[in-house]
Amino acid sequence: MAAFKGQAAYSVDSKGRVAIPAKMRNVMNPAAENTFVMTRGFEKCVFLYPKDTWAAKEAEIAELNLYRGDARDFVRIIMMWADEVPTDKQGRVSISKPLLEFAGITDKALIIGAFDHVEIWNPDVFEAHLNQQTETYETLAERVLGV
Amino acid sequence: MAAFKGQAAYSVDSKGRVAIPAKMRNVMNPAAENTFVMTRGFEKCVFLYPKDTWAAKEAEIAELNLYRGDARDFVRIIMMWADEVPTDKQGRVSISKPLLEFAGITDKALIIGAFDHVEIWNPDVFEAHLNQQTETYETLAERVLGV
DNA sequence: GGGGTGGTGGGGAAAAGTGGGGAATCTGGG
DNA sequence: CCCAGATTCCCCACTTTTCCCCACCACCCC
Repeated sequence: MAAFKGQAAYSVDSKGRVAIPAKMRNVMNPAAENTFVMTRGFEKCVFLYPKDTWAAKEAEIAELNLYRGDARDFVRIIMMWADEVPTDKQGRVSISKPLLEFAGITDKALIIGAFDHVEIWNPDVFEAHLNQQTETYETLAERVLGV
Repeated sequence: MAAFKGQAAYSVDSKGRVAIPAKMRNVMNPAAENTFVMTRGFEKCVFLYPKDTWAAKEAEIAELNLYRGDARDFVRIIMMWADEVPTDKQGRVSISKPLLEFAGITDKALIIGAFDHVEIWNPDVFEAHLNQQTETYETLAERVLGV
């Protein structure tokens, strides 16, 4: 499946609905049935996985040894925040109240494509996250991709 | 595929469209389907990769372990600025508003062929970048290529 | 000098984002 | 068990933006 890319600053309406950019919807596999699984993200944001991609995540989780305490803690967190949400006819998803609260999202949201998933941020929180990074994009790329 | 070369000073119209020099379009692989993926460049400019070249980049990114925080930060940045743009019948691409803003491009653009990708600069920013370099072309060559 | 290629500009059609209203569902209290 | 209030879900309509096509002008090559 093609990767999610791009960014958009959209509004969140009074019902907690937010549009997913068409460019992101259009790269989804038909097997995802226009449905996402959203859960608590790493860092203070919401992650959205297409339904079919999420199935692979669950397969990973199934391999974990739940006799380990730390594995149980991880599974609890990722699953308790997870929610399967279909997009409506206008291509929107509604974010659950707990996730809105966790990510600090109120009326504006920044939606970014992040390869295998989509992220939804409070724009101010995202900017703060960027500012907190000590490395520049250039040196980060050099280190992560390892030239 | 042949390498991108050459330079051109073109105008950017009110819709954010800029022409890609025919000489650069003509060296593209047919597999690219006259489509670029543009993203945030290193330094303050926009990078354009032919679609087929970009696919190799995505294959690299797919190998990264996104449970690592620094890998997530890198993927976020490279993907959030990325946008797949086909050239229109006149051989133009439209640059997204976020990228125009990032690169400081308004009505004029300098387009540079840079081997495996094309770069789009604000002409003033490019000149400033050159002036800021402390090394001459000669010593730079010696250090990079000289044994 | 004429034809063709290449860059520039604008207008109409289609799609995408935003907001609101009404029906169905759930919850709590009488 | 039934009813009232609140919530959720689904559909419809409006506004804005984007996309695509067409026309023009200039330069270059024959």
